[in-house]
Amino acid sequence: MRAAVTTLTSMSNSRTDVLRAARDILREHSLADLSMRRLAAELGVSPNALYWHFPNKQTLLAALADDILGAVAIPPADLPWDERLNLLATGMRAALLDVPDSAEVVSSSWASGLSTKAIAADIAAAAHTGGLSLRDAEAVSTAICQLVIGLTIEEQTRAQMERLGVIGPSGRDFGGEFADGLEIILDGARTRRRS
Amino acid sequence: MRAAVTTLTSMSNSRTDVLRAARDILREHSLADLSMRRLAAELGVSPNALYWHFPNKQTLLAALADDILGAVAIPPADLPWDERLNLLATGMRAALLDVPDSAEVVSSSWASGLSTKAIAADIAAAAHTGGLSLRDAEAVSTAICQLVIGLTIEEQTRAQMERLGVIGPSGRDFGGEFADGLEIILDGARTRRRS
DNA sequence: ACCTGAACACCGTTCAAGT
DNA sequence: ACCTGAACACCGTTCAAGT
Repeated sequence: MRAAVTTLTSMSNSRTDVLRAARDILREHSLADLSMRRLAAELGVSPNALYWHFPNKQTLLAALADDILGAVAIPPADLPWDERLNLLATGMRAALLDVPDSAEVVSSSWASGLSTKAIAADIAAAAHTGGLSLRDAEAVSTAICQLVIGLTIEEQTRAQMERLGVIGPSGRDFGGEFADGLEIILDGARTRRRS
Repeated sequence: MRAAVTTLTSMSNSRTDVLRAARDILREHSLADLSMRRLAAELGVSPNALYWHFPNKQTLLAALADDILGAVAIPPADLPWDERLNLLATGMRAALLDVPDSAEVVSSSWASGLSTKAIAADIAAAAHTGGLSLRDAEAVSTAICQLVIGLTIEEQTRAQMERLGVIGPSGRDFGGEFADGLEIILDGARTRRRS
């Protein structure tokens, strides 16, 4: 009977429904369109209803950010440590590219301190088990995460502007820029390996 | 006579006046307070007057971002190349820390494509003259700039929240995190040197 | 547990017009 | 060259109240 209840379309919304609707707005529109008012409209409720689920917009966006980055798989532990770092970084970028404007959302969520930053901890852990000191591992994680987030913000903003026809193609190869920047950092990381 | 005219206090505003006022709002308040309406009020004009100087807010912020990063000095060419990179990165971070919330402004300005990104070119040039290929030099520049911008966004956002008393000290050592991350990247850069 | 009505104090931007 | 008046179409958030 519980199943029957949850299949009704006009049920009340849960936290998960709100986050799914928020992601849909990013997918079909943009961050500029992700307002509390519009999100509420999409869910068929009034704007203030959202404040039952989240204390404010910032907290909602942080939950969304963690949600999106939760899709990144932890690479098998039997792979070489630097390959695990590569997979984590590439997976992080792919998860962000999967949802338009999500890099911007992640950036402000990490800044606000409302995000768990789980992926940063995962990357640091991979570097540490690879033989780096905890401190070096965290430095590598920081450099990787900021590279991924920063470059993806640029890429997604350009993509959004091109989609709106407000500007032409940039001619930049973001995939190449990412791969090159990452390799520099991984070279630096290998330099610190002690085992 | 020209001097006499420009010393009058109730003169019309120039582009430079607008940018100075914008920076003052960041200094004395925050990015959240930097609205076109409030900026206009600070200058004693009506909001729409600003649109004579700048086509939109985005363009105004990009000019402000380039302005703020224009304060970074180019290190003497006779210094070792990796020391020049260190000085540029440290100078970039210092210029951002000098104006609250400016890292966020720089991030969106770089993303919008309305910024010159002059500092990124300077850093790439320093790496290239240090013996890196153009491609490696640009990768190093990208990694450094994203580290500086990303970490400073986190630092300035925390600072703003602490200033508003909305949250306590984070206990993070941003200066240390920056130095550690930068050293990883510089180690990676030294790996690519060919001369 | 989840939502509404009504309101407060804001936004960026445009247009025609003024000096 | 620089600015105003008036308007359009929005924001996030709060409060008391409803079922």
